[in-house]
Amino acid sequence: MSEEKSLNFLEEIIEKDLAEGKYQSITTRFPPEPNGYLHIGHAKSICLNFGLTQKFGGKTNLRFDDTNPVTEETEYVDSIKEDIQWLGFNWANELYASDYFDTLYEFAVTLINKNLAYVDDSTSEEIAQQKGTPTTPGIRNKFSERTVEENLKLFIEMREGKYADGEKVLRAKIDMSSPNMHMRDPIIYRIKHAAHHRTGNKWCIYPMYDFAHGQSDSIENITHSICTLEFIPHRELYNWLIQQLEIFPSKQYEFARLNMTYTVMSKRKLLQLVNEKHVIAWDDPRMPTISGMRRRGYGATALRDFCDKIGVAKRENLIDIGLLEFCVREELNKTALRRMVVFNPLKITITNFGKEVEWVSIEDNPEDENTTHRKVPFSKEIYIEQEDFLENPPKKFFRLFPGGKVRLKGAYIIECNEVVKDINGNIIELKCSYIPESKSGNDTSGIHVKGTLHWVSVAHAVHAEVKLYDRLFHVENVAEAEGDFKEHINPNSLQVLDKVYAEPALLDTNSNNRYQFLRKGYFCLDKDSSSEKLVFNRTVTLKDTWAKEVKK
RNA sequence: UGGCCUAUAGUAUAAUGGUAGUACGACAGAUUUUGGUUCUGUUCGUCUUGGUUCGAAUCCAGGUAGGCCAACCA
Repeated sequence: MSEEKSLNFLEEIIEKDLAEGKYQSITTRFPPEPNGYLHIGHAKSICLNFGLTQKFGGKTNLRFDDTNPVTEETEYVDSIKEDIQWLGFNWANELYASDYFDTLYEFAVTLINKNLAYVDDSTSEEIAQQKGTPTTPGIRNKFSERTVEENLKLFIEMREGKYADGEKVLRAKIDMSSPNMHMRDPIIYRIKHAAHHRTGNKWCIYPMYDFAHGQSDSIENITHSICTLEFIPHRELYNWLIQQLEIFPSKQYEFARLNMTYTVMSKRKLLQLVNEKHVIAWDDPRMPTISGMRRRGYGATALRDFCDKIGVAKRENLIDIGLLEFCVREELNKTALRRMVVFNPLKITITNFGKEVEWVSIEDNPEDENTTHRKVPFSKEIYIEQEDFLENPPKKFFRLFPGGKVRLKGAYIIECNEVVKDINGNIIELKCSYIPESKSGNDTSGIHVKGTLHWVSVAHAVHAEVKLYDRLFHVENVAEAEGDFKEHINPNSLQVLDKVYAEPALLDTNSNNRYQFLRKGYFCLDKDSSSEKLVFNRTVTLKDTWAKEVKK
């Protein structure tokens, strides 16, 4: 019963902290900047932060890191909240770094009073130049010698709007020769005369990340502040500021961000794909965004399962997107309703079938012991898939060929008697006979066939549109590939079949349902679907060992 | 080339000084009214050189390789 699962390095740290009584309970936070939609990489962080407090007890805050008014919008705030909830997590508190602007301002004043911060009038170029390089120390300019009183006065004037953007900044006074570039008197406040999505025009100075994030963590009593590897150099500054301010000592820990094959995972690049219309929107089913995956039909369970499987460590990684697809299939196999849909029809006339229609009962999901069934109309004229018939079959071909027999799923075994062609020699119809004793469920014919095909009655077929998606990029490691990432976009990532033929049961559909189109893949109803026009997205294909066999 | 981080099958992740294991993939077979699912088996690994130790993936030292850091972004 007790399946012992080993702990990742963060779980070990927490277990130790708790065992030693360092904390009674832990608090984590998920801190997105509301400047874009969440992607699967964020899902990893969400599952980590919320998962940790679920496992060890404690709470997780949702905190928007909204310290840069020019990139942030309420639209993004809303989408982020929706995505986290959809993933199945509930935050303890919904918080905003902008709620702390007054406190942060006081923190800055404290630093000035301790002569640990100064107002600098240099241009950004001058500041960059004076900073030195990793191998040469930086130099301090004359502004660093300003008195506490002068700094206080200037900082107040900055807040009052007396200066234009870029005219002055507030810098922490630390160490211009530190081997860590972030310690070389980092800028902690800058002037931006811009409206903020929450505070409006109340402020014209805004704290930088380094003067907001750790302080917000501290204000919220975050015990374990978990971020990605590229923030490692910030940790020294994070700790320095907390120490000088004498506030709650949150601790920062870093893990490796998620990279996946055949996709990009940076907000900047995803924004570009949207803005330059390579995809239709942030929730385009080809996007690695949570909303895109949701629209494509990926389940929240599958995403959480994926995040669990990939683990957490500090080593750079490139996860095979096939693992995500495995998780998606695993969930859908158990839950998706089976339906029959023919994409490229080939008409079959069953010459010896006398009845107008016979309704056969087929299970909705054979994986479910308590499966329901639906009725499917069987008649004299049906469609099968063109690729399921070959006039000259290769060996090991289990499907239909002249003189061959197959079962029609849930119905009868048929035999192909005649191939009808047009004047150009194209196959346009097959004449078959059915075996009346072979009815599914009470087969007394004694005939065994290797192949079972999906099919749709011509007279009862429902029309629909289907969108087939493929990976957005055709190189495995997009970030490493030569040239601009957009050169590697797969031009055939979307294929639209505007008319496919479906069994009528697909009509009574509700958008929560997930389907497996038999032998075709998993599909879901798209949000653009209407009663006039059904539109389905292919979530993921089925594994296809026959296609692999043919390739050989 | 200053500092920091990392290195285990194809990919990811365990083994916390004592039998290198798991998942995905690949390959082979069984089952199957989906060439799906399920089941079974096979394949493949500790970056390198030294050292400590009865014993090293693990500890130490040197090398090598990859990544990060010089935004008024986060």
